[in-house]
Amino acid sequence: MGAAKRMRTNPRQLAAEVLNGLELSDLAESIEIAGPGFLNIRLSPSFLSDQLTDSTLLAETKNPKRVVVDYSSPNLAKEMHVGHLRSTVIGDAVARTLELAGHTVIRQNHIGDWGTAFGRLLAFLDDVGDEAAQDAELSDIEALYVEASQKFESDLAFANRSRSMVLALQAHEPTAIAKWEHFMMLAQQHMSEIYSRLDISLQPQDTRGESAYNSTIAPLISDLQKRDDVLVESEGALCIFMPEFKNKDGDIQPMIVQKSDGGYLYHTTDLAALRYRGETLHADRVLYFTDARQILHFEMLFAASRLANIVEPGVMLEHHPFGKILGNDGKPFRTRSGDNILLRDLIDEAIDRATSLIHEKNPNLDDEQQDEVAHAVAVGAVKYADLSKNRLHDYTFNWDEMLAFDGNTAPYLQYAYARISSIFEKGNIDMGQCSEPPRLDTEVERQLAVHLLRFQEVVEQVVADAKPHYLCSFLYELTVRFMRFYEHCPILSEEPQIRDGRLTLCSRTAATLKTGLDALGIRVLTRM
RNA sequence: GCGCCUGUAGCUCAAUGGAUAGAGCAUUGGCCUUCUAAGCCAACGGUUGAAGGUUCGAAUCCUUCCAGGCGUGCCA
Repeated sequence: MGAAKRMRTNPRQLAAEVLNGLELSDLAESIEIAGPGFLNIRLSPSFLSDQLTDSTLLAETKNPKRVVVDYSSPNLAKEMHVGHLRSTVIGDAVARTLELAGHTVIRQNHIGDWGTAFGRLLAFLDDVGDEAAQDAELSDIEALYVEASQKFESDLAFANRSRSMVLALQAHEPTAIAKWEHFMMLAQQHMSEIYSRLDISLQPQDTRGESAYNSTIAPLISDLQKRDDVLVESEGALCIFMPEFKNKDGDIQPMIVQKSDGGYLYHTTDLAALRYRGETLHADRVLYFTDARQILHFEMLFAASRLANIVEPGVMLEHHPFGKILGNDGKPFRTRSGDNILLRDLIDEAIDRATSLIHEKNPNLDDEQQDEVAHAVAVGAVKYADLSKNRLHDYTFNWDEMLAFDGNTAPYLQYAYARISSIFEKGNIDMGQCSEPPRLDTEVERQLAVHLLRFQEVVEQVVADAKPHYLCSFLYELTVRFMRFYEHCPILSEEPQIRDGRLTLCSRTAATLKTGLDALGIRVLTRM
């Protein structure tokens, strides 16, 4: 119909012409024109069956790219909290999906590990004594920072020590750097623990924080200054003026690269990081996952990098923003006292809730199985609740809905996988050995088969748009179709040919569910 | 003020300019001596915030308005 629009003809008439020219008798059972000009092609059972006999779920891309994915990127003056959840979960799912599709993914955890907050923290660690600093637990980070901030407000001498600590860091003064490194080790341990519990694929070597660009900023600014049309001094600060960005007074809004006191801003570090990603990492695409408040920041960053040729023109720069997490009251999701919800507390609560639900639903699991199921269900539920929604919108965090185990939730998909596993276990059959062509005699089998063949296109859509909810919708719909099939078609009790064909359908469904959930960073379970 | 985003069933969410706007939850009613009932089947539920416009066709694109959120020079 798009073609009809361009050709300025009647879509139904064009459909008829196309239909006359089509020769699809080897794969289609029937073709008919419907509605305003759709061609409905009903694939023949033999074609579908042939497609499913091959166990390849999807073909890798013919055009592999080097893709830098910048996500999670917490500010580590604070313990990780719910504000870091969406970037971490969505970015990880997209990174995994890109890899699944055959692209080379370079994860970049652009953590906040530099700047004024660290001056406060390190000065505070000095005050509490080296021993206490050495012994500090990961969970102390938040408390230390809160105390340090309070002291910064109330204690002038401490505030001055904090500022001189920042200077000492920037000058790479050895004792200051040693303290900073010790602190960063704690922070990395903290991140690694959270990532591990959440099944996030980020590794310590993916961490490349703001501090990593400290030494490249001065050369960057110097290079920019060689082009007199880019950097302009204004009110003591070095700025890039781009006429498309206006401030509240209608004047051009500058992108400040160097503050009037000589300090650098997030714009500056991001420019240096972008240069590194182009020149050193040789990225074809750079993806950023941050909340929607940073839209303007990234528009300016990308525009400036084009203006100053920070990256090659062919490199695709993409900011993929997301909305807020809201509580049931429609306000930002926080504790009752108004604090950020820490991720370790969120994970603990998810596992507690999942454990009690599992205990109620299936008391026959032993303790070890129960723990495994509880973890997979809890983490899967939290991640899927986020991933299954269009990331551009705010979304409402609701424990009961994400752990309800019915509807479009992770546990529903995991349950389907467990049911399939159970069939193979009961029949003592190897899931990987199914090759009998399914007969697809019933409509529910047909519907399942047709859907399985769409996996490829859905993965490509996620790769193109960085929206994992496309994949969630696909997997949910796949599961619904499988559940119908499961309820309506007996398998193990059937005669061998029908039984084995249906086992092939089960096997392909299980493999697709596992591959798809893997791409989302969610575990499957053989029993639950 | 200007810019960006959002507004879809009671609730949580889908819908690549296409067919009668779809799911789940909730509510109501069915289905377990047979592969896990954490399931399946069915009913109920809509002026897509409002009004115009473009189009063969609009939740989707354009204009105006309403409501909410965010951003808007030295935080990130």
